[in-house]
Amino acid sequence: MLRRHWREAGLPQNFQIIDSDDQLRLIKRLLKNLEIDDSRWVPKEIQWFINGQKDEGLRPQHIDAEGDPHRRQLISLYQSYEEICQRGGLVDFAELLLRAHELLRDNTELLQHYRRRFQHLLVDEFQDTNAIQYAWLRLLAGDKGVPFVVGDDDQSIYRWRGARVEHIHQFQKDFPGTRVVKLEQNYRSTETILNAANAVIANNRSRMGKNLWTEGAEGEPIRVYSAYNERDEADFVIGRLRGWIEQGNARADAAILYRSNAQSRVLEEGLMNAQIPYRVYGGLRFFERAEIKDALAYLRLTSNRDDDGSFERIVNKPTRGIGARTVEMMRAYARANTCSLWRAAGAVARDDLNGRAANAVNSFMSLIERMARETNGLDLRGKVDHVIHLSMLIDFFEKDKGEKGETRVENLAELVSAAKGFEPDPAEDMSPLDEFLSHAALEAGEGQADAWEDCVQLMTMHSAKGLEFPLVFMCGMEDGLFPHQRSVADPNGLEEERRLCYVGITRAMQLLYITHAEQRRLHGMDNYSQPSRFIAEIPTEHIEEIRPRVQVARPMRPSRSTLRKTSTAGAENELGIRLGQRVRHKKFGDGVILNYEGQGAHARIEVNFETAGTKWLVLSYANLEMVS
DNA sequence: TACTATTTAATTTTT
DNA sequence: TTAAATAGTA
Repeated sequence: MLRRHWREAGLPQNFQIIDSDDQLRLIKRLLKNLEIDDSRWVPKEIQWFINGQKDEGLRPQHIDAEGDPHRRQLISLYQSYEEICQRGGLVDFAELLLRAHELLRDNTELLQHYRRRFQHLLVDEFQDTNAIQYAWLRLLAGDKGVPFVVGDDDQSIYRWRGARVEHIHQFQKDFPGTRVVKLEQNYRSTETILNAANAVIANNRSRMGKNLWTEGAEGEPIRVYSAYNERDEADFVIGRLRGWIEQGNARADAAILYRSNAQSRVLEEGLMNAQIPYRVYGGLRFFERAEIKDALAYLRLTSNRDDDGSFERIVNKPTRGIGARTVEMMRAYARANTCSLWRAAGAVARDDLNGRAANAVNSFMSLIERMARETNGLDLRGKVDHVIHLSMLIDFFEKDKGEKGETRVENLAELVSAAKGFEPDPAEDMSPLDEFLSHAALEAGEGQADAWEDCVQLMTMHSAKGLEFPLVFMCGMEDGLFPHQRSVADPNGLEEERRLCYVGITRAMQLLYITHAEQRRLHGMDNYSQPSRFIAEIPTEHIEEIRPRVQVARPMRPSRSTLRKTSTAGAENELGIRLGQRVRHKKFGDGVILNYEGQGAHARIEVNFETAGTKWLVLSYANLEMVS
């Protein structure tokens, strides 16, 4: 829409869409320009703030600082960020929605046009709409239109991204005469799985309420496995997967779900060893890869010399003798003369730099000019190919030792073939190159070739929403990991985690395994945690606990007392502290020792309390009682 | 300036 | 653990 109505939207015709990585860089650059300390004003937080405000449909002038100086600064940064984007013709993802909303809101004719054009509106996953999307819907529907929305309040897992379940209630007020149809009969999962899901979600207070049922079979119980550590967990999962495959089932019908992406590594290693093909969802998309963005930055510069983001990205990649010092001079010049870095580079090389540096800058500039000249007249594929070669990026990445460099080079080759396959839309009034570049930020660019090979599916529970699998493993079901430590303190956060758990459980059609590990290495540190509280929320009649195999170098899953003694969790140290040791604090209750540091009177220990969360305590004051 | 050593900090994600 | 940012050195 913005491409079509760029004029009305107040954008330059060739505006560029930036992804969140570009956005973060831009914010960092902004902070540097304004000489703001980025340790006090964390770029990520600013990004979070800006996107959050945009998701609410708010421009800087709409936001009240509420007399809070910190907030005032954030608003002012938002304002500056906006100015830079507007000047550079840059549009971030949140801006796409906000801009399009304003476009409709402020152009009666356009709005009428689209209202006539779309008489029926269907919204899926309605619980995930944010304020701006909802405003969009209302605008487009007008007084007469009655949209049809489908959603499940129990599957609202994107509150942190601005989604508001409340829209489900709001909808009924805004569109009088709404008919609500509850869909409670389920055709996907066994009765056991549904009962478990119902029981877990019933612990949430804020919900519309529904109870899933099925005419189908009761199915098998949910299997819960207590692993010794994450390795053991992976081994277990892989063992069961093997059985599943040997029974003639498709690998693609099995999914391994986890809370956070970092958990995939151990599982991947295991699958690799077992030679079971798998596919990991999420992670970097093709056009988000550094090498691809580098190549695109070269292309962008040939198309638009004033693209500062691209300029900074590649001015010294591969290294060509233009270091931080020189770039800093360019930035200063650009700031003083409100011009682009490209213009600044020319001026600085002429006036301020010594021979060597000036040389380097000049040869960089003539390289870009040469690229533009020599690719003039080539087709898109030819352009991309030629620019990649002239840029020397391939040689640069080939020096990266190991597999990493290889994949990068392969990806660059892949970019050329993507350009070859790219079909420009004749309706778009721009050059094929510009069109290709502007698509890049939006395109997922899957490596679709082997996407349909029969693989086991690995993904986070978030990305599993909307999918279903006959066999599902939910891994890492431990308090602190799932529910995540950062959510447990806040009841709303905990409820969202629970909804996520509900989503996970209901992905399973026939078989569901839940695994947790007593010991897990996270960020290079050993952690000890209790099974997720969500497991305890599943009625025991639906659960079958699986005992560890006897051969494993551990006794049968022991009772709480023997468990800690047999665990190899670090020998006792000089303080009489053992990682994994259970302790009792008179205020915080029971917990487990995670870590310690220091000596004698200064020694501190980190304890994960069951109810009070993780805390650092000074050992000599804490008065901890050891619990065996 | 380029390379190497050290420090820091790490949910969830779709455009 | 690991990737990235930063500080230190040749």
